Formats: sequence, structure tokens, C-alpha cells
Amino acid sequence: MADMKETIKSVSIDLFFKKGYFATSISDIAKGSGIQKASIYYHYASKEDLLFHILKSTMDDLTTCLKKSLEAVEGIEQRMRAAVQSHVRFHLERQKENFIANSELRGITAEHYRTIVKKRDAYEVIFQDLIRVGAEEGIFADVDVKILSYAILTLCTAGATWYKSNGRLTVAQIADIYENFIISGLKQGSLS
Amino acid sequence: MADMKETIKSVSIDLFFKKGYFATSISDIAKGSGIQKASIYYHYASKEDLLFHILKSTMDDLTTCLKKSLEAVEGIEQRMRAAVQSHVRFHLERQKENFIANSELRGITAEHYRTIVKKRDAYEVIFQDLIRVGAEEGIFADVDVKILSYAILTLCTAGATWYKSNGRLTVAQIADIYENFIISGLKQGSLS
DNA sequence: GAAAATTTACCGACCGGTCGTTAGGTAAAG
DNA sequence: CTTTACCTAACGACCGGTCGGTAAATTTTC
Repeated sequence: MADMKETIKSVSIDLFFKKGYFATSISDIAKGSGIQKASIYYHYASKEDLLFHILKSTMDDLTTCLKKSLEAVEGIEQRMRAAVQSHVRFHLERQKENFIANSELRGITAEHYRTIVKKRDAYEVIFQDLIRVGAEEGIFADVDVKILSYAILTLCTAGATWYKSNGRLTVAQIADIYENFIISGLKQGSLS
Repeated sequence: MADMKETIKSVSIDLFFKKGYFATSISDIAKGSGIQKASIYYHYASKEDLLFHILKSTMDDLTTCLKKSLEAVEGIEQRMRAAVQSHVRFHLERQKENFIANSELRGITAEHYRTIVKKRDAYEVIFQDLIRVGAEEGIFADVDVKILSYAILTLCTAGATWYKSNGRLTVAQIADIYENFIISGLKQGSLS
């Protein structure tokens, strides 16, 4: 058996995804992990600590994944395409964690909240810079950078709410559709 | 003072939006409404019943709003533009209810869940028909209808998660940005 | 149109159950 | 003999929900 700390985390991700953080009890997690609920507290300080661990590692991996995807890719359009691909793929492949990261932020303390939001903001800035530079170079249309970045990110993020891993389309196919949709939107065609 | 049933509903919307359904207690709602918690049960059968009322009326109003917006609008592109405008405006103007409708579906019973999902599906079909016909007419690119409808809807819906009513941009400005972004995306670089 | 009956809209007190968390102990491993 | 990784048992707080009751408003009856 894998080490218990990871098992607890994995079971928690499943349950938080299925029922939500507040609707999931420590007893549920213990039962799913095959131990007594008091034993959870040997590995995690509190229920909130457990949630924070999930959110934090998800955000860290998300950013790492994006930076790796952008390495050695040149040209704003290609970089944006790579960024979208990375974002979509990560959200679909690690659907549960990302869903939690986007819906259970209210479950953590104010201090932990700030930590997570800071990581999220840093991630968003990478996209905003791409949009801004793309607009400056005349590749993308000159529209509000913040709104567009929110649009792009939430669009892909939302995939984690409806995606089904055994569904009609593969992750790669969805990523391609989103990539083209977003690039077209960024170029804003002719502008009327 | 307005009638108490509406006050309770309104207070609940505020609290469910701010803290979430499961993190909000009947006592919280009672306190916010200025009555005792037992009195809540004179107006609503249960906490779940209260949530269901909010979800149901939101979905009904959303659909009514869309249908009214499409009346007498002709041409697929113009109809899609009108649909996006309606969708975005409704979600930003009634932000809290829509946020709840998109995040607290796990709080209702299986039967009530089916009722809401049925309403949501009917709403989505309106968009899917627009995309399909648009593709048939050669106005929109020929890409997966379902995925694109999800993309369009979740994109606007997500606005309800970050929009701030006293923010930099007005609802009308955001709606215009989204409208152009989506139409460009639907045309998929046919102009490039 | 006054008296009686009913309904409306609330209250305070309380219920069984579950919550997250802790204290204290134990058996095995290093 | 200390540390690791768990256990049983229990804690107080709070949960959604119910109870019997009541003052005021409304409707019905004579």
C-alpha cells in the first residue's frame, strides 16, 4: 500500500470533488482511507490543512506545467497556443483537483486564501503578458487585457466541470478546439 | 417591509453566495432576516427546499430572458449576438443567483436535480441550434457543436465568478467584448 | 356589526445526531 | 527506549428540524 498520507489526500480529492468540501466529513475520508478518523490528524493538522495542501500542490503543479510548456517556444501566437494547450490539458487531466481549486476557495483561512490567490495571480499574469505583447505586435486585436485573460482562463477551467474522461472526445481534441477558438477570438477577425 | 418569504430568499442568496450553501446555517439566515430560525420553516419546508426555490426561479428567469431577447431578431449571426448579450447580461446583473445555480447543484435532492438539469439542457439546446444552423449556412466554422456551446455558455457564466458591480467596466462593455470574442471564435479565422 | 372561529406569522425551547477535534493508550519498528 | 502510526473513547459545539404555544389579523357566523 502506498503511504497513508497520499492515500488520505487522494481519497479527499475524490470526495471533495464528488460531494464538496463542507459536505465531506472527516469520517467519510477516514472510511474511504480504511483508517479511523482520529488517525487523519496524525498526518494533517486539520480538515482545512488537508484542503490547503490539495489547493497548494495543484496550483504549484499548474504553474510548473505552464512554464515547462512555454520553454523554447518562440513567437507570441505560438506561445499563446502552447499556453492554452497546457492550461486545457492540465485542467482535464487533473480534473478533480482543479475543480476543487476553483470551487472550494471559501473553505480555507484568510491567510491561506491569500497564498493561493497570489499563486493564481502570478499564473494569470503570464497569460496577460502574452495578450498584451500580442496586441502591441498587432497580432491580436486591441481589447481589454484583463477581461480577455479571464475569458481564456475561465473558459478552459470550466472544462473541468463538464469533462468526462470516457466521453466522446479526447483531451487532445478538446484542447485543439479550444486553442483555435481562442486564437480566433484574440485576433477578432476584421472588427466591424 | 417586503414580505418575509422574499426577505428570507434574498438573505439566503447573499449568504449562499458569500459562504456557500453547506457553510450557511439556518440560524445564519434567520439572523440575517431578523427572525427566529423556527420561523424559516413556516415559509420553506426545508433548507434544501429553499435552495431549490432559488435555483428554479433563476433558471426560469434565465430562459425567459433569452427567449425575449431572441424575439424578432433575424439572421443567425445577429441571433447569436443577441443570445450572447442576453446570457452575459443576465449572469452579471443577477450574479449571486447565477453563481449559486452553477456551484450548489450538489445541495439538492436527486429529483430536484433532474428538474434543474432539464431546464439547463433546454436552455443549452437553443445555443446549440444556433451554432448548428450557423455552420450549415456557412456563417460559422464547422466544429463540434456541443463543445462550442459549452465553451460559450461557461465562458459567460464564469463572468459571475469574477465580476464586480463597481468594477472598471460596465455590464454593457463586458457583454460587447464577449460578443465579439465569441463571434470571432465561431467564425474560426475564416477571415484570416 | 359584534362575537366566534379560523388562519397567519411568528416565537422559545428542545431533540437526536453529527461535526471537527483531542486525550490517552498501544503495538510494532528502528 | 524512542519514534512511528495507528487505535478507542470521548468532548463540546453546532447542525437541521420539530414542538406546542400565541398574538394579531382575517374570515365566518349569527
